Amino acid sequence: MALTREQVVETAVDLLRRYGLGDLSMRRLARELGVAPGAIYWHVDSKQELIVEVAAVLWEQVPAPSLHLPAGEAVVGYTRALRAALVTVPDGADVVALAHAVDPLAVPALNALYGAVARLVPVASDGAAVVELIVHHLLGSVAAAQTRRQAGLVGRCGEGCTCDALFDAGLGVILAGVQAGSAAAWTPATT
Amino acid sequence: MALTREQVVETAVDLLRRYGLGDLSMRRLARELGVAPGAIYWHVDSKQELIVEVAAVLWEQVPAPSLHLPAGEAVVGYTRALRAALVTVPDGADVVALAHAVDPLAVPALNALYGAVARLVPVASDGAAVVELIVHHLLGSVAAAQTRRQAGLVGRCGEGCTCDALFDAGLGVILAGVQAGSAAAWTPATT
DNA sequence: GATGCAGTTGAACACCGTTCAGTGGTCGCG
DNA sequence: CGCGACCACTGAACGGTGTTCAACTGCATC
Repeated sequence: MALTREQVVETAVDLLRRYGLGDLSMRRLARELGVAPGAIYWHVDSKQELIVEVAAVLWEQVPAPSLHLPAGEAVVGYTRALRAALVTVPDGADVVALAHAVDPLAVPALNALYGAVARLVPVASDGAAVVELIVHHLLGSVAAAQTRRQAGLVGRCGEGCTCDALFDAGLGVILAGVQAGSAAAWTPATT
Repeated sequence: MALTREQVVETAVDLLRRYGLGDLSMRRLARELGVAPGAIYWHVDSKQELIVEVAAVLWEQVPAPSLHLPAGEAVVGYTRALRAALVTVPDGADVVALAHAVDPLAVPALNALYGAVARLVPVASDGAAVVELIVHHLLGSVAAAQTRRQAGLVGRCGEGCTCDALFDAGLGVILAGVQAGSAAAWTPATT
């Protein structure tokens, strides 16, 4: 049977899920597919492109927030869900950050997030800033959690660990800031 | 003359500054030092350790905020300075994030930031959350700026580009949130 | 002069992403 | 049926990577 692009991406996701980014090499992927390394390059231009595709799969596994939810709840719920989905896959933050770096536009999940934030912040430009802020916090938090889990001397970082609380607290600060007024509201005070 | 650990680190920083992380290989570094690759391993245990050291140099180049400054100004000024220092070195965000992942504690700059934030947020646990939030925003913003600069089709991202404005806006949201009250203040509203 | 050790070499190991000439196999067409 | 075209793949290679290690210098000390 001929290999499919989807098959390649799917297997890559599986490999990532089981062994992490370090073991997601073209050669390892080819071995897993029972194929020569070169074969993969017929379906995919480069490893970068593959990773973008893998990241897309990771994003897409969490559904967009319901529109008839209060805006604040939608943002918090969606962001938490995204985080929860990413922490479970090893090096999930790195993969997504890498893909985001290569092609920041092609991430539908961010549009969904933007939609929810837009209902919270009327001014469009501020909305972009808030989305960016949330994404940075999200990716940073996931990366921190994963580092702590694996390098933390088996200091498990499962349900209800400090990382989760820190993340929620940060998210709370962001929402409080948004509700407190436009982003431009804060100035170095009494200049 | 015998090689020094400092010499190795210094040259690594220089290499990073001039050519980026991609060209910071042990072999390239050895060539730059006029030495065989193996020699480096007498002064440094691994590349990871080297990168932690490099990151430390990058952090340390910006002085801690003055203590007799209003807390808000101190935080904003210091954070901006850190960002400014990091964006100028190629892949600066990656290096620092990598080092931060390997050894999150050994970063004196974060202690300085923590001190400034603590004067803003009385509750200690919230302070940690805010520092974490700020660091994530900082690193994410630098990474985004650098990506946009090099992959942005020569879309230069110099002084006063959109990235800077987005960063400041995000920082503004954070400070507004902090001033609006404790991080725990925000709840899903009318539960 | 002999001993010991800090510092370095050079070669090797096991990988990595990527390219490309060649090769089957399957399909449509005459 | 024969024959070309083309998709999908192989196998080998290229030029890198981090890391290890026995063997070798050159210098200080006894």
